[in-house]
Amino acid sequence: MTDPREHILSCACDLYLEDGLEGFSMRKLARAVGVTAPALYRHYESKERLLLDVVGEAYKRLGEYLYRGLQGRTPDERFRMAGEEYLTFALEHPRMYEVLFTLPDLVRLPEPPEEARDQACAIGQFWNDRVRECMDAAILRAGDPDEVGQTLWAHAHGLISLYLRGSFPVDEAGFRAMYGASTRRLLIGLGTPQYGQHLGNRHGEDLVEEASDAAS
Amino acid sequence: MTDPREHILSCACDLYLEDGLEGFSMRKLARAVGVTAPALYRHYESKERLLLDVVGEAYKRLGEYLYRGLQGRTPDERFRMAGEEYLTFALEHPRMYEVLFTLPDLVRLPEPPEEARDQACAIGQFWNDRVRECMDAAILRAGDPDEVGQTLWAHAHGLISLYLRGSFPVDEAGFRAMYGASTRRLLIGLGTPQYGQHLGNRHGEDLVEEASDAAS
DNA sequence: GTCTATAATCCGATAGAC
DNA sequence: GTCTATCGGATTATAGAC
Repeated sequence: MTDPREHILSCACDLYLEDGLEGFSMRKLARAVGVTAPALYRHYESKERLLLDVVGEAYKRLGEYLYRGLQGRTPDERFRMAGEEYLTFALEHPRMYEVLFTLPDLVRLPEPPEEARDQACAIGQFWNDRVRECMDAAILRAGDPDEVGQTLWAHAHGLISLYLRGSFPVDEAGFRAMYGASTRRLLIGLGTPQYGQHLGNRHGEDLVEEASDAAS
Repeated sequence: MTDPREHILSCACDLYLEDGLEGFSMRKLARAVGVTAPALYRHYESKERLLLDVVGEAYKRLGEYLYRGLQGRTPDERFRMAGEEYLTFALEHPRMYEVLFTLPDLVRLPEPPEEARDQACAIGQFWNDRVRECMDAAILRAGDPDEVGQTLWAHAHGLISLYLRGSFPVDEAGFRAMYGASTRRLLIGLGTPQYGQHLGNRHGEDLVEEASDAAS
């Protein structure tokens, strides 16, 4: 509480997550903080700058989830856990997830800060790391880890953002199943046959059998 | 020009595509149209309703691009052309593409109109049709066309939306190549071996060879 | 110097005259 | 159908209290 900026930012996150972007105003935030609106501008030069810090907080939270995935003890486990943690973050904090990818575009500053872009790149690097070690472990087929990681990330992000916008008529449990099934479908082509076998031992027997049939 | 609504909507699209959401105001729109602000409310009950019509126009434009893909003469050709037209629309009208998926969430009406959702479902149906006929033609592996279509759509949408947000450090030509390569990577698992061969004759020899090796 | 309240500006939307 | 006048609310710059 020594830093008023932190207090303001914390209240701003709460307000944003509760009321969304159109319900977010400096006056309302000031009421929540306990001061008058103009006082906020002593600590934050503009509403945009404040919202970008909200985005930064969301990135930190996502990072915590992803980092949990690193507790897995094998490349395979870390890979799967990371994918699940990414999904879990999106489902537990849907508004934060939207913030990460929509807010930076709506808030246009005179000189666009590279923070958001850098933080997005960090996610790319995280996936790159997961993919690279799975390639080294012959779980994923050899290739450019960046490219394969981008394919995986795009697939996950596309599914999640479409679901969060209501483009799929399923509930949360249904979407978790859909996410897993779609990911396994993608991994038929990206993974090595050994990994496909491993998947088959878990959930996707039918898919792997199809893959083996088609490949014979 | 007989219908003033059309004129207003046309100006609204131009204004939105030029200034974005935060630069869009009824007063500015009125200036562009050549009337005063209150006059607009004779034709559009609210700014939200007007913006939703802007979204509708963007969906129509996307539909025109997709429909062009139906000129292909084989399921395979229609499938590939549809994917390319989808990408071309996003690259030629990036702001419209963003509008389709971000604006409906920002504009919350008392009773959410099902137009946007229906139009999003129409895209899903379009992919479903493309996938189904490719399955019938043994180009894609047998399966649920809805699920496979969702995987393909999510992958394309994820790649495009991440690119439009600057998450990939590539220019437009680089992204087109990336989009194609990533799609081929996905199709290794979704397509039948025959289709992989066909792809190999076009661009992706290395990938298809890898797939054949891994499948042996 | 640091924080705060006042006031100017702009927006969406409405009411009533022409 | 359109304009003038206006309300309520929001952001932001300016000037004043501690």
